[in-house]
Amino acid sequence: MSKTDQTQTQHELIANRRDKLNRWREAGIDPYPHTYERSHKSQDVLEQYDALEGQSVSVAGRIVSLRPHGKSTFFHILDGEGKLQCYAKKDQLGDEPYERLGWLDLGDFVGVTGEVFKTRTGETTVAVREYKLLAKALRPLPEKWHGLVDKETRYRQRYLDLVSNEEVREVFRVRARIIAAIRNFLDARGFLEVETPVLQPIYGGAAARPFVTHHNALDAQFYLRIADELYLKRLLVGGYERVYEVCRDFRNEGIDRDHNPEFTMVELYAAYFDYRDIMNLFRELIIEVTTAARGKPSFEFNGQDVDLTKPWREVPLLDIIKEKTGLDFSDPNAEKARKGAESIGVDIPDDASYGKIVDDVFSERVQPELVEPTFLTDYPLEISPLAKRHREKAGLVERFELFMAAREVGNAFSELNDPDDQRARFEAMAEAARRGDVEAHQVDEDFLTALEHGMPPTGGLGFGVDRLTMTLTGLTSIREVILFPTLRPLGSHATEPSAEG
RNA sequence: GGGGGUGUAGCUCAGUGGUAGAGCAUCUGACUUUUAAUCAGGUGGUCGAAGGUUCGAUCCCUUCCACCCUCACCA
Repeated sequence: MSKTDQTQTQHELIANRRDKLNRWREAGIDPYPHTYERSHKSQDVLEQYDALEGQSVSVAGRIVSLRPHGKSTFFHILDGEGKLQCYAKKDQLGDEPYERLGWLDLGDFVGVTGEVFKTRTGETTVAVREYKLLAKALRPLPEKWHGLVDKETRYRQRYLDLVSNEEVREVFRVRARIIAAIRNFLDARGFLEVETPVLQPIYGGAAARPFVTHHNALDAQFYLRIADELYLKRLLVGGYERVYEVCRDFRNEGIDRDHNPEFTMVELYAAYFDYRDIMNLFRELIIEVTTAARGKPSFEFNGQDVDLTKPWREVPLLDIIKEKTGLDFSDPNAEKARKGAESIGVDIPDDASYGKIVDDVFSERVQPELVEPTFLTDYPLEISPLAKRHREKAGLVERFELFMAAREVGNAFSELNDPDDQRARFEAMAEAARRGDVEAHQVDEDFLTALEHGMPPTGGLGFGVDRLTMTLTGLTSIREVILFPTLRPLGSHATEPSAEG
């Protein structure tokens, strides 16, 4: 918020705090000292009360409640792990230091040294012998009781959300545990974590519209990656047998509760694996990650407990559609498919292809019922340009998608390593692009050259960390699992005219 | 992009075609075991922005901005 946005009230609140800041300075005390040595964190004091009772501790944190009672004062500090109450008495602290307590505000950081005891009501508390202002806060924090609920402020000023809402702090701890567990799982199985370019001269590995940017010194156009797939496969050509990347991808598409323009995927590739080996690996990974995030291999979905230790179903895509709707889509005929879809009341756009019709019926009638983890297999070749042909079934590829909690949580295949077939697939996509498909792959000659040098048979997998976090935390908006979700910029930059192209 | 909703004090929210309220925060005073501390008193608002209707608009109308929900597209 700029200063011109401040109302009079806000000015006054800030002016009050600046007055207090000046009082500290006039007393010769630096309101922003460099360090503070603490002996314990709040959680240590609470958990080790029996050992610490009567002992002196030094703790530090932000003042989140402040209750002066004349010659004594209670306050809580919030540190990285939790809250701890402190109790200051004038006779114990001395007249001047006690008077300076009045120069503190909610939001200030303080360090406190004193003995641990319990109050009459049983709350573990530090009896303040000395304290030190560690950083003055010039702006007021959100209210203590209702906290901060305005979503726009929560996302734009996430730090305020984190200060006032403990459950939000916990969400991002869970997210961190999920990512750490993924790394532990893969590292333990010999996967090498790598980093590949975000700036790519040709984008690929997914069907999406990219962000376009420009490098001045090279005077060249680059795209922010939409996937890292084609780079990871180059590493398989180079001889690494197992690689993965925790990969921030960027897709220039709509924003809603399931989509943020930048999001985090994990992609992994394993030489001499096929999609069935990946299936087994992924099941183990999900169980291990879920256990790390939640303490047990299960999660809640709409009040229902989803137990991941039960057997996971595997079923071909068309079979489960038939099972849930009674419709047989085995004949790849758009007209027939349309009649079927309309017979069960699924609206189909006029220009929909066979594949699109199947997908619409699936999304509307099948996906919402896939609560227990389910591997869907046997995807059509046309929509899988990077997957290897099915070893038995014509027109299909060796691919699966994992669904659970009515959400797609992963996509994997036996990777296409025949360079001639890959070229043909790219050319088919290029043809689609010429017909107007803005998301179709570009022909990536450099990648084809890599494949022509030989890539071992490989299984690959990609899954979205944000959506996995949503599933495991039960949150329904992707913005709740991304610390700083993409929002429209405020102010003059928002209305700057942009060159259309 | 279509449809619906929201926007009032720092925060959480009421409210009305006649010039705006509460709780918390803030300020003043009282208070040495409180914890949504309590008690007494006070300050604080371009009612998202700009137009229009009206004697008069925070309220009705139009446009715009931001966010949320939903549909379409995608992971």
